Amino acid sequence: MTRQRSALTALLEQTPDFRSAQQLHEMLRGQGEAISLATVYRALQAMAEEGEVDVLRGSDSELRYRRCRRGEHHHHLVCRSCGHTVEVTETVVERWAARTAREHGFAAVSHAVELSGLCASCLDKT
Amino acid sequence: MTRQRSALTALLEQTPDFRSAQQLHEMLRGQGEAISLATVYRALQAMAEEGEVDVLRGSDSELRYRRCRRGEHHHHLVCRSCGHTVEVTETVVERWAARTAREHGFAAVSHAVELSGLCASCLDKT
DNA sequence: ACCCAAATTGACAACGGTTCTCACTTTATT
DNA sequence: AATAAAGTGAGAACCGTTGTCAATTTGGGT
Repeated sequence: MTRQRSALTALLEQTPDFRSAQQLHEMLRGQGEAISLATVYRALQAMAEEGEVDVLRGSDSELRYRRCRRGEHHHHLVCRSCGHTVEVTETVVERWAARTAREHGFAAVSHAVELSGLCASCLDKT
Repeated sequence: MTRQRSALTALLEQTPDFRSAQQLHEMLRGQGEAISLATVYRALQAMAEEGEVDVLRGSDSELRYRRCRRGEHHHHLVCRSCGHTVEVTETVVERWAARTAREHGFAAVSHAVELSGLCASCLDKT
């Protein structure tokens, strides 16, 4: 556990929404941390493999990271304006995925489900 | 409608699975078509905007395209070994998405749902 | 506290998919 | 056939990300 790594961990702990590696790097630099972009990438990659952070890819090709509160399987409802994120757990979708896979003879099926919209506070602002 | 564009359209018509722009370009070159990679990208981009093809991004950063049979909203069940694709329509998921959004005060919610697994014939091969 | 092997870091190059630029060619219209 | 608009090709540029490698830091054993 290095200084850089724990700074990133601490930052993620207090960042509620999905952020890109570059955003996180700028945030760390902004608060005076000496850390390189490559290290941020490496640390996030390692954390993602360990399941310590969730990874999401938006419409563009950049990945965004977030320290999720619940450890178990869940999905995200993300505001496409401000990035505000809600964790959602639902068995209906899981069951539907399993049933659909079985009906078509598929096995070892995983599913990617993400919802994006406009949150209440962003709606109020308009 | 140019020669290149119609060659690509014809190719997509007879390609059942999702293919990347570069794969489609190679396939066209392989059958003797003179077409540049940039043109393939531009044509696919235009078709995607028109809703003539569906776009999917795998685990990597490359986009894959497919001419879908049904015009209405649907999802995909994709074999992660051979790429074999099944189009799936289901109202359970749509209703769940709408309900979840409402519960959290979100509006204008869209959802991305993709299933990936191993198809029956790929399972047999093992 | 010190030594040392192993792991991590930083600066920068390289990579891969995609998009842009711009001169040239093709298409469609009159 | 003339011409404006649209599409094309070659290669550079772009952008997020990953690799390289020397230098630094970390943690365990003594």
